[in-house]
Amino acid sequence: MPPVRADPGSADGRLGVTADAVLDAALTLFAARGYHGTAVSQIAAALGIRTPSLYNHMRSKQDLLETIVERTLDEVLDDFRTAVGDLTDPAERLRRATRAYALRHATHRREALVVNRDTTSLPEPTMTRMRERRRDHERVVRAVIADGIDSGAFHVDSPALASFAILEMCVSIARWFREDGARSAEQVADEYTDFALRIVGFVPAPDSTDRQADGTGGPDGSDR
Amino acid sequence: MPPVRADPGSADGRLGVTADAVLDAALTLFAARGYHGTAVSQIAAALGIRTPSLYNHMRSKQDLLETIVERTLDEVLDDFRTAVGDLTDPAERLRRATRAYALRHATHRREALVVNRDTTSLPEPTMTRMRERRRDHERVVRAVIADGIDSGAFHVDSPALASFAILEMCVSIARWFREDGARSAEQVADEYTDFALRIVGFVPAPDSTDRQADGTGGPDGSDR
DNA sequence: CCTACCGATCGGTAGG
DNA sequence: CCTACCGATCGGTAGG
Repeated sequence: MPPVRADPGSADGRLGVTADAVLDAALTLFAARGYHGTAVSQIAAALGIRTPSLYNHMRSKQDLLETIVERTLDEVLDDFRTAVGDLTDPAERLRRATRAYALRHATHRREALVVNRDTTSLPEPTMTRMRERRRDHERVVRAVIADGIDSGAFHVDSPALASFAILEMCVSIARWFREDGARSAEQVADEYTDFALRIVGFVPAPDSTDRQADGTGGPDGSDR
Repeated sequence: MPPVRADPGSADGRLGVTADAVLDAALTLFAARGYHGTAVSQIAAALGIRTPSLYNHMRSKQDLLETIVERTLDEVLDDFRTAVGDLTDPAERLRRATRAYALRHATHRREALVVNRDTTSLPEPTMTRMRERRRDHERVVRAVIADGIDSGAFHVDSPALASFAILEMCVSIARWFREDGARSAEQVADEYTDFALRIVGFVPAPDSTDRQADGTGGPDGSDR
């Protein structure tokens, strides 16, 4: 009886390839060479099997991409909700949201590269859904920034441009971060969080009175 | 019989395809679908000719990519040198460098998308050269930031992280900017320049007689 | 600029 | 998990 679902415990003790292993190999190759630049035969070779055997663990090459993208975007939104929780202070919300996003892009580089490069290769129902999710994420961040402006904590012209800049700056971490580099993922995330607060012109409230911005770009090293 | 060679300015009539036209069509398609996602036949179709005719104007598909990437990176370095000129003030140098880079990514979106997505598809002599050029650009920006820190104008922990953040933030403009959007390329470039100065913790010297006054890092929208 | 055509490789299926 | 094999398409060439 052929195992339809991934069952790691094969009868003869020889560990077969699982659906997750296929997904992981595809993720590595898609990230390195792009979706269209990766042949199904390369995924099979990475797993030490022949191409047709791959189809015992996946539906199609396209389905691999869809699964990777959807799974990743779900996790990003989960990250955001977990990070900001029920906090109300805009600065703290932005801090947590940025930190989680930056951290994710340092620790899930492959996923980030695939999502940001190969979305144009997605079939149509998925592509629209994916765009909506990215837009949702951008909007909640933008709303946090707008809240901060309203409360007088942030001083920036355009919440939209600020949210674009902050989010894309974090995304780009996936392009250069190395696990064996000079800085840990946490250190990078912390620094990028500072950058985010500077971009929105965060000035910690000294006390209750809303102080007028002095117009010189407020943040210096003191808010680190 | 269509003219083999024609004035590029008279674009209305049916003209013979030129090498530049092939490059431009390839640029559009590579940007939209990626290098491996674009078939040579699609480039030909975009120009209204058959695939084999394309080879009167190009050497190979790969050569198109190489030409696009090398040309673009040359222009980026030219941009930088032209923008900063012989200025010495770190803030002014960073301002000009950021503005030029941001502006380029708003006005040359296709080139930016191709360079940032399809570099892994470059053949080896070109790929290394291209990486070196990008690294050179990053280093000069990093040096500007380090200078600003030394002179006391900038206050930021890591010049390297700050330069990554600033450059990649500008690169990402190519992903969302629309010519018919709410802001002009110049407006976006100006805002991103402000973001860059905030990221490095720029505080204008109080006794400076620079023509810039304090509007540079100003978070208020009074001058916009 | 075209028609005719090439070998190679693509993603995927048949059938064990 | 395999061998055998499919039609489609790929980038590119021959030869006008």
